Amino acid sequence: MTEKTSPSPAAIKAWARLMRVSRQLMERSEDALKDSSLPPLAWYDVLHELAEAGEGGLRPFQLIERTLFAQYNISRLLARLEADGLVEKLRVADDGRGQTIRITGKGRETRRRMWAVYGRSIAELVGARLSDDDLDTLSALLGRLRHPAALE
Amino acid sequence: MTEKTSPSPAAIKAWARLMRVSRQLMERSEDALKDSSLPPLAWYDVLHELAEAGEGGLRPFQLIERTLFAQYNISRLLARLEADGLVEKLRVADDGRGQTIRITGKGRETRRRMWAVYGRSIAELVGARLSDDDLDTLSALLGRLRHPAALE
DNA sequence: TCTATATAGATGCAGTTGCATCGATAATCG
DNA sequence: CGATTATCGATGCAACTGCATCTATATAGA
Repeated sequence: MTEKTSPSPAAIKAWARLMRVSRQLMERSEDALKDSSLPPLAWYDVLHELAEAGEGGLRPFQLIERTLFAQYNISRLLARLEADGLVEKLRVADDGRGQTIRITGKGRETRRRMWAVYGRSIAELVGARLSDDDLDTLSALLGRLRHPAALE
Repeated sequence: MTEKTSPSPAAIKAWARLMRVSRQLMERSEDALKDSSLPPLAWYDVLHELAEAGEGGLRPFQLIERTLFAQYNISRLLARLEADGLVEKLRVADDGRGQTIRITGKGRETRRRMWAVYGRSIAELVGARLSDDDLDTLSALLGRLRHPAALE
């Protein structure tokens, strides 16, 4: 197992399915959002984190940690969200470099409408295809593939 | 289970992990290729299919079916591969609209060098973290999420 | 304190993707 | 056969991504 450089057939197959299925499901849910004239999934991810963070908001670098988006990606995504009035940027007192991002009422409303569609996609695409037990098994296996391999 | 529009917590968690882990692993393997000054994963997917197809080659629409890339994506990807001398486009006799794509020797060589890096990524990122039994379980669960739910 | 280094976030530029559409050939149907 | 419709693949354009770099502020070190 140590220092192995050539993957087993089982590893190759699992990898291929992981890549293929995740891309397919992502596209499907993106399409569902588009069909409802809603913004893309990336917007949801950010709005979700900001909604959970509450009135205190989050710093952009915290969003980067949570969403795993690249720095420049967050920077421009936040610019678009701000232009749409879904978030607001607040100067932060104790660090002149930074800012705090807070979700607006309109942002919460957009997130709510996105979830109606996105949640349905999840329910249809995975919830209706695997039992909760199987889903837990899947989560556990995927959890062991995270990098760095975290605890929860 | 029928017509459910709201996903269970287990479904949400599995979905989130699937999206997050697959993106993370994809990025890691892309980075490994970049570090070796090799082309991106999408090139590998196409070269792989073409190598398996042999001398007969494949039509672009067959590549679309196999790789799930969008039509315009394949069209431009093939243009880049051809510009790099990794594939060649052949007029096909019985269909004036179409063409056949065949991998070149250089294409095979590039694919081989990519696999050395890509295969190692797979071995390290999933092969070293899950047993073959667990990998088979994972493959089976993912298989049930495919759309349309195929047989094998 | 003054300088060097590190961190937060923005941005110019080139390459890629997504969308819509187009041109060309094939297949279908009256 | 002739007209309509479908399929194959390419492409103009706008949006987005990745990379490198930049500005500004904060921190560390001599």
